[in-house]
Amino acid sequence: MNYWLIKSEPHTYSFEQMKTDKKTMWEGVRNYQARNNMKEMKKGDIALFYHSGKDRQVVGEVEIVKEFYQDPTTEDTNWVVVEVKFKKTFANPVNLADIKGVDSLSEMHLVRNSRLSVSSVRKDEYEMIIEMAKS
DNA sequence: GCCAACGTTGGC
DNA sequence: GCCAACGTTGGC
Repeated sequence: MNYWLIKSEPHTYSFEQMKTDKKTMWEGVRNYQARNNMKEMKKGDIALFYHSGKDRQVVGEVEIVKEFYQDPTTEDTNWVVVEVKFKKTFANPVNLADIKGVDSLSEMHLVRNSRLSVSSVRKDEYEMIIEMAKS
């Protein structure tokens, strides 16, 4: 089981919308590194859902329910999508500023490369975020 | 609104 | 194959 972090600008696709939709096709990724991460995703993996832009916080979790396939919104065979399902809204969203304040999270891709829209998360990092989301 | 970081494009 | 120019993303 692996852990991931996917980003969305709330104005484009918010976590509230994700909750309403219950399940969605994660489309529009046009970056090779992010694409490669999507190809690594397995059914049952968990992804943290992060709001970029004004929000800048991890707001909840989704589960990968369908592994990658050709992005149906483009003819370009370089790009793929996965399908994710709403899992949980955090009682306490975890701010980027708080994440940056935690030593053990300093190596997160989110911190190191803020522009990567789909990144992997280590198990210990994931567990730390979950702890921070509880209180 | 600004700018740093990163990726992509195209001229040489 | 290198690198300058440009566009985009996202934090501040």
